[in-house]
Amino acid sequence: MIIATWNINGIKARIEVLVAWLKEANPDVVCLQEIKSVDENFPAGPIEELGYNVATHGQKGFNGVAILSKRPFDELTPRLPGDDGDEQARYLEAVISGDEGAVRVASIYLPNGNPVDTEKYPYKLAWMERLIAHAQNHLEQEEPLVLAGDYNVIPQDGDCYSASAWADDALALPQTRERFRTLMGLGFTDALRAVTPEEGLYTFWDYQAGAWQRNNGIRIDHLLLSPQAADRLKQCETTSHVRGWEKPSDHIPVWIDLAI
DNA sequence: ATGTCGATACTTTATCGA
Repeated sequence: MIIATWNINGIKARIEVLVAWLKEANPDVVCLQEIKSVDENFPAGPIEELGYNVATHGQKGFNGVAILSKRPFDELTPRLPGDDGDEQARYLEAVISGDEGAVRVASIYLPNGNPVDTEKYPYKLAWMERLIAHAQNHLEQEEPLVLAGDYNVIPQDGDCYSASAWADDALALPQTRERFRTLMGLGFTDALRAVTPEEGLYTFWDYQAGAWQRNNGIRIDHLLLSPQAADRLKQCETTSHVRGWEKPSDHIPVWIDLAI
């Protein structure tokens, strides 16, 4: 089962690129972030024509996540527990059955957190605490679990083109990395790091300052695997060529192949 | 590098978020 994650930066602006990539890669499950659309305006038609079920958890203008799946959804749960007053659409969870068992998949759009001297950074850190608590509860079930999405976290200096350029950014600050390490320490495997130690494998290049042409990228889109999912991992790849397409997202798809 | 996008609104050019 091919499971991908992709921050598409606006579904209405990206539907043609998304359809092109679905035809090329033929993934079974796709976790989308930053759909920037309410549910009723999500252009599901062209995706459904390719054989996908579509589940969305959107909001007006910003944020918003979705999951596409060729198999039906056994369960669908929007919202990250832990703060009933949080109105930002950043989390959608599904259970999907394959030929050899079921997998729980979450589409995660973790807060960016910049500028760090505003309320945005404590919101990010609190959101990460909620994710840690929720993930810990799921791990106790000892089931295949994939937490996929835009984490807005650069885990290590080797995951960005210039550590000094990102040192004071919400994506790389020590408090951010400390919470990411806490999450990983619960027992997760970073899928890409399970297949390669290679540095410079990026998932995001800014639109500004010729970042793509200069390969000034960062790795912030991750698929974290529970032990039961990691046991079934066959492959993980980034798809950097998609960043060179016409009218691209600033992020690229990252996918795993699980024996499920 | 004030460098670029996408969505929104008392819109046609600004703002915000990333």
